[in-house]
Amino acid sequence: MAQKIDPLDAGAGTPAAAALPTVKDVAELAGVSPMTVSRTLSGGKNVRAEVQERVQAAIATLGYHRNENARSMRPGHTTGLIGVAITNLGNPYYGTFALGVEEVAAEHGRRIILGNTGEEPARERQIISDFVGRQVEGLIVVPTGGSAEHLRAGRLGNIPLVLAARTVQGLDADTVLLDDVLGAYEGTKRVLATGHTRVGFLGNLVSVSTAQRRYEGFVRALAEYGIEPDPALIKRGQQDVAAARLAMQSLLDLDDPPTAVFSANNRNTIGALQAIGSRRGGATTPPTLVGFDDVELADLMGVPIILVSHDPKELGAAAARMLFDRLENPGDTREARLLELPVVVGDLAN
Amino acid sequence: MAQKIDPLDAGAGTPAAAALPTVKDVAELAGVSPMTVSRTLSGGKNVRAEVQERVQAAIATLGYHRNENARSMRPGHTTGLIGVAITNLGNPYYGTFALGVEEVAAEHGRRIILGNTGEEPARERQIISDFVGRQVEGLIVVPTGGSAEHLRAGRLGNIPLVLAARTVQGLDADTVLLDDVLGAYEGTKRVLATGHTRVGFLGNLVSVSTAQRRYEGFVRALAEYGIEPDPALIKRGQQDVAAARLAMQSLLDLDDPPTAVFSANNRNTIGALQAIGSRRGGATTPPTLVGFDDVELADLMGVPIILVSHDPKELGAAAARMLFDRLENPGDTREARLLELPVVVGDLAN
DNA sequence: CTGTTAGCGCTTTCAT
DNA sequence: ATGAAAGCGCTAACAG
Repeated sequence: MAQKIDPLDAGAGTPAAAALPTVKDVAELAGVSPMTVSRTLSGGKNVRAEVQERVQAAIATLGYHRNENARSMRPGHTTGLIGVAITNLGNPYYGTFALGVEEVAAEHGRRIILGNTGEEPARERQIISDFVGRQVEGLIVVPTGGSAEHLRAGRLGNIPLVLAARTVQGLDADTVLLDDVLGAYEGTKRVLATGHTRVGFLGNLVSVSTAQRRYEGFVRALAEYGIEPDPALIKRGQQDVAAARLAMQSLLDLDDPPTAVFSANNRNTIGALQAIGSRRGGATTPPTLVGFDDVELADLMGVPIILVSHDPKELGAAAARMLFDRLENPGDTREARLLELPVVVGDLAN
Repeated sequence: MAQKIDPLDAGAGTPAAAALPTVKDVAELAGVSPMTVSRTLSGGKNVRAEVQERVQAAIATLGYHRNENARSMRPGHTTGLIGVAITNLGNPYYGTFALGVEEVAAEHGRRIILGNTGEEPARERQIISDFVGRQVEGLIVVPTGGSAEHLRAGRLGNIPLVLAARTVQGLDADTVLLDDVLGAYEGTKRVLATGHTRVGFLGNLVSVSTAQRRYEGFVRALAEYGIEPDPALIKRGQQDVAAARLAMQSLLDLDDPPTAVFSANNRNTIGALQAIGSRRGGATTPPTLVGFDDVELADLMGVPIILVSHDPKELGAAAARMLFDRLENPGDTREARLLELPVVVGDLAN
């Protein structure tokens, strides 16, 4: 029962299952005091070898694991948990990102706890709050782009926070981004240089900072060639592959379709490729694509494409490193840092 | 310092950072007792509205979050955590799998804690042990295929366990699998029915149960057509895309290459597609592929391909449901269950 | 309506 | 080398 308010608020507080054995149980079985068990567990200093064996035997028979939660409650101890909130675990991009965080965290003896926000600010709030309640040592968040209130240092109990991939309006926090503007700019210029003048744009949610930044780079490149962005060729707000595909289809259906299209992330690139692929065999040549993010197999599809790529795992690792840098320099009061990782503009394939 | 033995064993037990505010701090600031704060936090029953406001104000100014770890220590409470151990977060397959688990877990008010085993049994052992120490309520594991000792119910303190995607030799646990044998069998038969007689095989680590099962289905289909598996066409043990690509290349380089190739998972399918793509334009027609697992864009590559597909998210969700079924029926002593999810053999594309 | 007491599992400190 | 006491943050159960 409890409060039926919010399933995610439930978290702790649900009916118990089976009582796990405790130090006390082990101690009893081994015929010693809990302290001796504890000492054995933490290296065995000041415990007779013979006694240690008895304790180990008891541990084995009971299947005892020491309760890290209780342990981390003692003064001077921490949970060893890093909270990671990402927007879409189903996107291989973020899976790989999380992997980068996980690997660096493991190097530092920490575990990650993962929450999927699904691009919903409300879920993000709950998840972050839950993480703090679970005493995470640090937070790595790919923000949904909603409000920033719940991410303020004060609200977080001063737990170190690193934003990854995206910024949040009006929030002064450590951040790792890609060089979105430059990547979009360079990629777009690549096609403009080969003579294209009608270049379309496929983008994700405008409220997301990457969408802004990549659009900015796109427009900047056009401007350099004296081209005004044509509203008819600009499709923004596609969050998933299906929407991207439809958007691309509508571009292809224009009387005067673009000869090149910039897509601002991997979801849009895949949708675009699907749209193109579904009308393969038509008389018209497909537009040249410029896609931000890497896409497995995209270069083998026979569609002319330039990828602006980077390794999301590296992004995750960089965010984690920035976090541990804070964690390992507690008293420091350096101001928030911003790191922009370079991207690579690939060659034209096909 | 502590035991330098294993970085992952560190987990809890590291030097503290900043002292988070506690109920006591809030109580003091609000001029009430900790109990009043606690009551306010859990719905406010039996607390004057006016007092509640004072408490809420104190909570806000201090940035207080209640300590869920301490909370879950009280008798009758649990952590609301489900431990999920997967083999490769970088593979979109497992990212999506984790998403399926996460969604069902969220529905049940639980959070997931994620560990990446990287196919290493040793890491799997550490991760599972850590999970148990953190008092997870349940475990969902994609086993690496190593030994099963550490997964025995006794060792786990009787925490419910569900194996997903793969089985473990000699371990009697709840398991959710795909219908690997039938899928591989049906897929292979599809190409045999169109006249192919030289069918290659690309597989992952033989120690992994899916590799066995899919190979079994493959061989069974061949047998039905009176064909002996030809060792020269069988390449097993490729764990990643790069290795799969090389294996496929060596098949293509044969004097008498296979006219069709079955690939046992998405890593192998992608590697195969890369190998084929890299020699696009050659005189020879590419072999027909039959690939187990879905692969984004694979059907648009112009290579004849049949996919044996399924939704990994559904696999994750099914595993989670099986777990919660156990959690919600504590006393039950039903024996271990095995669920085999159906797969869909797609049509030939291209 | 509000406060006090006690104890969840663990380990630091102080005996012995 | 071992144990007893105390307290980390929280909240049932019991006063009042």
